[in-house]
Amino acid sequence: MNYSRQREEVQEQLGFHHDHPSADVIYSELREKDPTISLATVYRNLKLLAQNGVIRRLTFVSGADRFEPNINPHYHFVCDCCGKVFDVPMQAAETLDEAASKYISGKITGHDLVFHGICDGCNDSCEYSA
Amino acid sequence: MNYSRQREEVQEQLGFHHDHPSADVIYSELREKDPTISLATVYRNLKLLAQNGVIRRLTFVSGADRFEPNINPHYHFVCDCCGKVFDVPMQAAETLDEAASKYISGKITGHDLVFHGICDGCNDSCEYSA
DNA sequence: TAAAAAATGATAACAATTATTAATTTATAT
DNA sequence: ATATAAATTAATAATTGTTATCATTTTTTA
Repeated sequence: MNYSRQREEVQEQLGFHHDHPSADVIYSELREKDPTISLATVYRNLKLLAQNGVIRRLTFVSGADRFEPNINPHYHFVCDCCGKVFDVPMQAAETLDEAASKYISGKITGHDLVFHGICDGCNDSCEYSA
Repeated sequence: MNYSRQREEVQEQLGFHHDHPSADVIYSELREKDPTISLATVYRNLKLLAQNGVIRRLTFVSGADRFEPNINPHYHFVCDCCGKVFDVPMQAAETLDEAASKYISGKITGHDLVFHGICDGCNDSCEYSA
């Protein structure tokens, strides 16, 4: 990764935020300071920075949304290699909402817990890197 | 919500799955049984069924992916009204990965914990229903 | 300072999802 | 049972979010 002024701008602009903006928000804001920056450049650098662990992308799995028939509260395991999603039938940790409420100014209705890792099917033969 | 054969098919087809498919997977599978069903119908009914709590949509927030500058492990609070995302600076629950490992056949590398609810800004004036 | 590698801006292409609309199906009230 | 109203459908256009392409410019290397 070579230096680029635009990448630095993207990282700096994201750093101003405490509200987890989307790519187009960063783009709109940057256009005011740098009227020639391209939307593709913003997407490209957000992706690069996230892949290099400099920033973080928040998403459930990349690509399309998933659906499940089981509406009983339960947790999930996502394979970061193949993208498969598995149910985790462990006991829900009721105390988490209570513990979180100390840090949140708002009404908590519940939580989602997603474990990440590599599933048995993928094992160590993984080439994916979303 | 009136009865419809197609909606029943969508719900039944999702019920066969234990791997949390996307809309187009359900569509492809249904086309074999019902060659005239439309992709829009599948999307429409998955959305309706999820809104009515019959099935569940798995996503972080609807719409575009979000980004954050803070790469230190921490949790999040999502307002289901306005979609805003807040950091939750509570202590990470290390024991969760250990507890989950009993139920997962694969290598766990970590977890994401997302609290849901209504933020103070939205309070009870919420009209959103993704 | 010239050559090689990487990044950019502009835009086309692609992917995921929703909106539109005329026709059909389902429910309701005779 | 039957006419009417309401809901749903298939087909497809439109929208949104994101990535790919490519000629040009910038950064690094020699």
